[in-house]
Amino acid sequence: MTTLDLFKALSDETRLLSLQLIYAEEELCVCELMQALEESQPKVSRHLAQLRKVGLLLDKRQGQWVFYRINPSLPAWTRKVIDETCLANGDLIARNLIRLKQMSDRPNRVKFCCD
Amino acid sequence: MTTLDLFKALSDETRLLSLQLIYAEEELCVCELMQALEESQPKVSRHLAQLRKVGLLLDKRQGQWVFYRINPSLPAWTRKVIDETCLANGDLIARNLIRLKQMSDRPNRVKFCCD
DNA sequence: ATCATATATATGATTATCCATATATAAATA
DNA sequence: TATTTATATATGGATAATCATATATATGAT
Repeated sequence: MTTLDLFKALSDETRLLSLQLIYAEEELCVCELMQALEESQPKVSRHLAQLRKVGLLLDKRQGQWVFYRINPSLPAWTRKVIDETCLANGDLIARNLIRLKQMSDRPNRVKFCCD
Repeated sequence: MTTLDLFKALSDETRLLSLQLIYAEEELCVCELMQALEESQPKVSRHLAQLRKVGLLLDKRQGQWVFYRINPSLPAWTRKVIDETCLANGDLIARNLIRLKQMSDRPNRVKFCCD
């Protein structure tokens, strides 16, 4: 991932908020982000695919759901940029987190030791 | 400057390199950046105007030249993002700095105490 | 177990929108 | 006048949104 790739990935509101929400919640699936962001399924799916393609996110399928999380192997400076951005901008996702908490039928996470 | 504005500003190669070069050199004018980047005058001017408009850069006219520098009043987290980006990506502007050093007729800086 | 249906996600294909660039010109300063 | 910088307009290219559809998984009935 080039430096330019990183900032291009962060320069779209849907992608920026998705990353912040995933940062706050550890991992989220498409349908949870749809609710939190009030955006269509293809829109969310496409932007997540971009974040994954550039290397910011990893995905894993669990049953019918695909969960996205932040790639733990990012360069240190990249991780710092993400940390500072998310820590300083919690207010941006406050409403989205409320909608997420209100969501019924959130999928259950199956926890493995090393996933 | 919103968070989105920041990342949009950084998501163009000309703007990203300009910011890094200004970071490395404290301040630069349009004609110096033209040389360093090997880009046309309107292109450089336009991108600098965007960085100024969004609040990342300040400008000051000194005689016929307009010098751009990083806004010293940025929010702490924004400044950190810029610091980390520039410190971790020095290699991206190595060639540009060489071209800048080779430039003849670089304008003389007039130093004031508090500008 | 098989079949049909529902849910979750991804992806072509199309359209719309945004952004960067080039050219020309204007403005400001020396 | 020469130099430096800014801006207006037009155009091409990139990016995003949307619709329809495909794929994968889960669930329930037979």
